[in-house]
Amino acid sequence: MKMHIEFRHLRTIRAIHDAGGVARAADLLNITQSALSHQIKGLEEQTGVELFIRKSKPIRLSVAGQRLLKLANKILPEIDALQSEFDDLRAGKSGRLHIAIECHACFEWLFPVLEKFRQKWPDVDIDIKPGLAFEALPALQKENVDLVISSDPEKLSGITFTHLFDYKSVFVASAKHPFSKKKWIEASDFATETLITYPVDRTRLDVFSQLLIPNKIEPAHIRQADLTSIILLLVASDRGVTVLPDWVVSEIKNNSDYTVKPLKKTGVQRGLFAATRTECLEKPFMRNLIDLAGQEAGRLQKD
Amino acid sequence: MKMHIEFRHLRTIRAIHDAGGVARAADLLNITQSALSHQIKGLEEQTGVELFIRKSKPIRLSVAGQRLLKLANKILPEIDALQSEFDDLRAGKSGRLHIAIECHACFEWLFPVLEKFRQKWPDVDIDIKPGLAFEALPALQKENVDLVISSDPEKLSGITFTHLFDYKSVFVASAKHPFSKKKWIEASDFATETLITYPVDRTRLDVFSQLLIPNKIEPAHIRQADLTSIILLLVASDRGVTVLPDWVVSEIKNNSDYTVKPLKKTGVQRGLFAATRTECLEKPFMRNLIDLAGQEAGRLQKD
DNA sequence: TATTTTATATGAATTACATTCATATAAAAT
DNA sequence: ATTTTATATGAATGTAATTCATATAAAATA
Repeated sequence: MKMHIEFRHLRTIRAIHDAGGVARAADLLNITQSALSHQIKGLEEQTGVELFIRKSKPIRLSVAGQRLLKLANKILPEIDALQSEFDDLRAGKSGRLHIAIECHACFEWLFPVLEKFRQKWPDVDIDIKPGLAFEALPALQKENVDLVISSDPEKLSGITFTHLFDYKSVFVASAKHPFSKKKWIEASDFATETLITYPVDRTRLDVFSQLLIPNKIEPAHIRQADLTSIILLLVASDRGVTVLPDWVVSEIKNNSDYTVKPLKKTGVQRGLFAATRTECLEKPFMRNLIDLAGQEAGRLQKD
Repeated sequence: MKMHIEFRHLRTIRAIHDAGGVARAADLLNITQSALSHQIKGLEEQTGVELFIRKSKPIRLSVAGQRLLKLANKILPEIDALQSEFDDLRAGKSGRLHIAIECHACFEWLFPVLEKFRQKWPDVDIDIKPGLAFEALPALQKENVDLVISSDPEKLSGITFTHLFDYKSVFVASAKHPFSKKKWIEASDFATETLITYPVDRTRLDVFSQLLIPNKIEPAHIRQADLTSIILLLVASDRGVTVLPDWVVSEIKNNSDYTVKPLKKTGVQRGLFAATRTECLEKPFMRNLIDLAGQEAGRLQKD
């Protein structure tokens, strides 16, 4: 014999106890007294135990009935809690925000943004996956992540790219470096240099995609470093040159150890985008994150 | 929008997670894949949140889905636990045993019985209500108590009286009392005596119902005491005489402070009965209690 | 890349089951 | 003893879950 308790039954037990009788409980539940009578009869048949003492007139809970009531009082509030959690989710107060960043240097401005965000949306589950180990955009489509920071917008079904801000990719070298006398840096200049980059595929690096690959230039050497601060350290000690977004460089612009030059006469201008599943743009917390990112970008530009 | 989660849904969520997919879960639950698909669709509509990530092929639980799974893993074992508790109840391993004793002296032999019983049936909820404040048999009918110890079996619908053992009501006085020279005590002997009794209605006392009322004799004085040991104390110090069941007296028979005599030439023989609702005799623990009571009675008789 | 295989979704029909209505029965109150 | 109040019950109704047949879409395979 399989027990077939339903939430309805738990609510019924609770109501009968609270109201003190089937008839009153029926009112409470906006249901017929008959329905309740049938219901508890069925419940007793399925559980195989007497839940009520029927010899008294407003019927009372038996030991078994009280045991069931105990369970009801434990379980029903849990469902209500879930209810309101789901309401939050629907209202966009909570949710998942797993971010993949293709652009490695983006940690720099993303962290302060996330810090603000976290305070405003404490129930959103934030995570950052350095988007190096996998293809970020397919992961976005498959809902493995919810936001991708990228410089290369594509036409992709279900994915929307929101422009965050523009930046320039600039050349950075040690102050002692001969290029410090140049007005700007050309692709050909790299042919003799050691280029220091993040350890990612070169197609994801602005120097290559915007300058070296189009001009078919190969740097003399390439050296890789994980962290922006390490890259700058290496540059300062003249172990090589690098190309970084201007917002990173703004912090060391006034530092006499470095020299900073535009790439090409015109500079290399790039955009940064937030890629999301289109439907996720509905979510308040998602829109807010993108807003915050735009604001933070504004602050960086002023420096 | 009212959420309408059912246990079915919790089982489904769990099965989908465990089996890793809807189709396999359907097997697990002995249900069609179609049914599950409809079910989770309905659940998502009612909760208003996406429970599954459908872009991957065996579908995965979303954050909300995982939250629901958490609840399922919390709640479903509770139901199972209840299930087995109810099974115990049905099997008569657990239950309620609230006892009313009309016969006041019965504490004496009932306690050791209950002690044995408690060890064998740890899940039975035992309670004793001294059956003085209320009418024990109506309370039995109304399921306020489950067992009544009584000396006066009645024909009562739904109630069965099981004979436990017979005892004699015997007269007890101080060794110095003049009646110590008598072979037996007659009703008329009480006319000059102070009678010490339990503080209950006289119709419930054997001396009255079996001897004094039929013979229309009134004792010179009546004094009441709650505890058997107090009654015996009073008797020993010659403050009065009393009538007690022989099993109580067996403990003091060899004590030179007391003299014990039969009532009337033939003695007053009475029976003790366990009254229960007839259907409760099915319950193993109830039969066992009655058995134990019989055994204990045998031990008492030998003393 | 095309194709097969596997997994999920869906509409219509069916079935199961909770609820209602009308009324019977039984306990409590008068 | 009679009225009032509380619960039970059978038949009818309505609703919602399940099945069947089939479409669709993702993953695996060639």
